[in-house]
Order: sequence, then structure tokens, then C-alpha cells
Amino acid sequence: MVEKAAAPLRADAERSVRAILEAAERVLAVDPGASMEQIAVAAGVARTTIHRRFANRQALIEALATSAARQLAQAVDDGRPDTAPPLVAMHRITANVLQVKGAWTFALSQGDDPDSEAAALQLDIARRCVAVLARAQADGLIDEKADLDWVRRVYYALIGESLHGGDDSDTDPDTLAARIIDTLLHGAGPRA
Amino acid sequence: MVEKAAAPLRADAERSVRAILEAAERVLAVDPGASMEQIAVAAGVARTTIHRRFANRQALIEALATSAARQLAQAVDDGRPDTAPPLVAMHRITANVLQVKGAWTFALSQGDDPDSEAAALQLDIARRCVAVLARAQADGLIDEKADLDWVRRVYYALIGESLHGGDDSDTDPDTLAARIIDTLLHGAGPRA
DNA sequence: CGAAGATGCAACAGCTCTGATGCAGTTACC
DNA sequence: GGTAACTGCATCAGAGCTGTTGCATCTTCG
Repeated sequence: MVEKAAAPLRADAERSVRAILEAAERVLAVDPGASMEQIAVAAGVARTTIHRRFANRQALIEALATSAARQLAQAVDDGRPDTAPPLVAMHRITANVLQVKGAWTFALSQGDDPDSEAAALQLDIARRCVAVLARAQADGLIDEKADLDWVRRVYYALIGESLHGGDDSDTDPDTLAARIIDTLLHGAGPRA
Repeated sequence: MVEKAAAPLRADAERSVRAILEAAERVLAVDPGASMEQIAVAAGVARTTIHRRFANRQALIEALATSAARQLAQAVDDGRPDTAPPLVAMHRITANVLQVKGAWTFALSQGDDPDSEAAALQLDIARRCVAVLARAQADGLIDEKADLDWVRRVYYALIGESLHGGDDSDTDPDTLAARIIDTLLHGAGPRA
């Protein structure tokens, strides 16, 4: 209801919505059970304002997930997954995704409702991800016998792990992306 | 207070505690914000009984995390990480850990309080994990230049991903463990 | 068997969160 | 500049969860 944008929001209202979504991400990432009040304070907004824009807590979270998924899809697109050479695409996409996922940890950790827009986006992203991997496979970068869906899952896991970032002094997306792809393709074993 | 076992619990009481912990895992895995009442029902116990054994919700969760961490440590020990050949140890440990982590998803996903017993156990487990990797490295299974802490994190991530189990028709721990170790050591790239 | 321990049940007070409403003041937009 | 939208604030009722207590009953264990 809220997202359908049947009636275009006024400029200040749109600003509020953005502030609320960003605050929700910040607050819920720390405490997933945080109250609407806490989110409101973090957003510099009255609690009632949140309720005016989002009927439920769930509606808010759904909007949050959708917003983040859209940005994630954009991050993938920006890497030119269909045209750039596979290795280049993978590197760029990884670096982009790392930034988005880092900024929307909570939003992207929500198990999306199967028939939500967020879920559809995630599915499409996975599809394009596998497509890139298939191109890499065609180029001989990935073993021809490899199960691409498993490779994709490993790829996701490596990204997730990189974000937890232990005592990584190195948080440069490009550096992290390089390590992810290197690990994905070669593992930890000895180099030839 | 509850865990110190200063006063050994009566047999029926201990049974209750186990039932509560197992129910808590089951219920909280589905809904981390579930109420004590829901847990009590799932445990076949009155809510007041839970409060008699665990002062807080937090105390319950802490006990849950500690219990699971102990089982995890046991799973590692059972793989003879210090004596068995590295590859054998890794495989056995992985298979064992998969089972424990699968059964205690929620408990082991809690970010443990830094000075809790659970945290100490997790730290010890990580230490022993790196030790096994170091032995594998000495055997030439892992590149000599590899950052073992990163390798350990990748290993953890692969285990976690394997548990999410997409449409894996194959849920046999040994099969999954084999894939994990293969991926960890060789990645997805073409084989020699 | 008997005492100590454990449990279920019912009831209670206290707290927090939710969602809604009315109103007065401000802000954006035509 | 005026209207419509937006917001903050105060307030409200309702709901749910928590943690505790008292008491009667059942179970364990010596």
C-alpha cells in the first residue's frame, strides 16, 4: 500500500521515509527487536510519523528489504554482468555488492516473504549471478563439472564472511573482492 | 547461578531443563522473538517452571549457547584434531560439526557475550581449528602463504552455507563434508 | 515411608509496545 | 499567497510479556 506510490509523496515526506528506512537499518542491525520508538528517535522523527507511512512493523521491514534489494540489483547491473569479461564483471560486481551489503546488513538478512518484490529481486539477482558464473565456466575459469548453484552459494557465503570482517585492517572493497574471487576459484590449496 | 551446579539437580528437574533448552532452540530458531510462554508450551512445561530455572530470558539464551558450544567442542574433539592425519581430522570434524550445528542453529548464532563460557569455548574451538589447518599446511595441503585465519573463516562460512541447504537432496553429513573440504582446498576452478 | 524438592495452576502488578486520534503549527507546491 | 499535505505532540485504550507469589499436588531420593 505504502510503496505503490499511487499518490506521489511530497518532497519532505519522501525525505522522512528515507530517513526512517536508514534509521531502521542502523537500529535493527544492532537490535532486531528494537521498538518503533527507538527507530523514530534515530530517524529524528516522531513515532507517529512512522505509523503514518508504514502500517505495521512488518510493513516497514518489508519496505526496508525491498529498498535494499533494489540497490543490490543495481550494484549487480553496474558491473555489466552480461557484457564485461567474466573476471572483470565478477570483480566489479563483488566490490559493488560488498558496499551495498555492508550498508544494509539487516535489510538483506531478512528472509523475504516468497511473493514479495524483495524476493523476486533476490531471485533475479541469483539468476544473473549464475549467468556470470556460466560465462566464467565457458572461459575455463571454473571447472566444467562444477555445480554452478553450489558455486553461487559459496560465493554468497564468501561475501557474507568478508563483511563480518574480523580484525581486518583492510576494508577496501577492491582488496576484499580480489580475495573473495581468488578463494572462490582456487581455494586455499597450494598454487601451481 | 543456574549453571554452576552448586546443588546437583534432582533427576526430574534435570529432565525439565533439557526439555526447556531443546524447546527453546526449536522455537527460537523459527522466531527469535518468541515468548517464554511459547517455549514453555513447546517444552511441555509451565511458564513458571522456566522462570524458576532461568532468571531471565537472557539467562536462558546464555545457557542455551553454552550448552550448544559444549557440544560443538565435543564434536571437534571427537575428530582427534591433534593426532589424526589432517585430511582425516578435517573430514571427521566437519561431519560432526555439521550435525551439531544443524541441531543448534539458533543457539550457535548468538553473538556470545565476550566473557561468557560460550565465548571461551568458541575461542578455543577456533584455536584448535587453526591448529588443524596449520598441520594441513605443513603437509602441503594448504598454500604456505595462505592466511590461516582467513582460511578458517572461509571454512566456517562453507559450513554455514551447507546448513542452509537449498534444495539439496543430499543431506548426508559425510557427503556435505567432502564437498566443503574439496571446495575449501581447491575452490571452483578447473582441476589439473 | 517420609521429607525435601519440583511442578502446575491461578492470580497479580508492572512494564513496554502498538496503533489510533485530535489538534496546532510548519512546510511544500501550484 | 493560499491550500493541501505533512509533522510534532499529547493522549488514549488495548494488548502482550515478564517476573513473582502462594498453594496444592506429585515425584524423587535416602
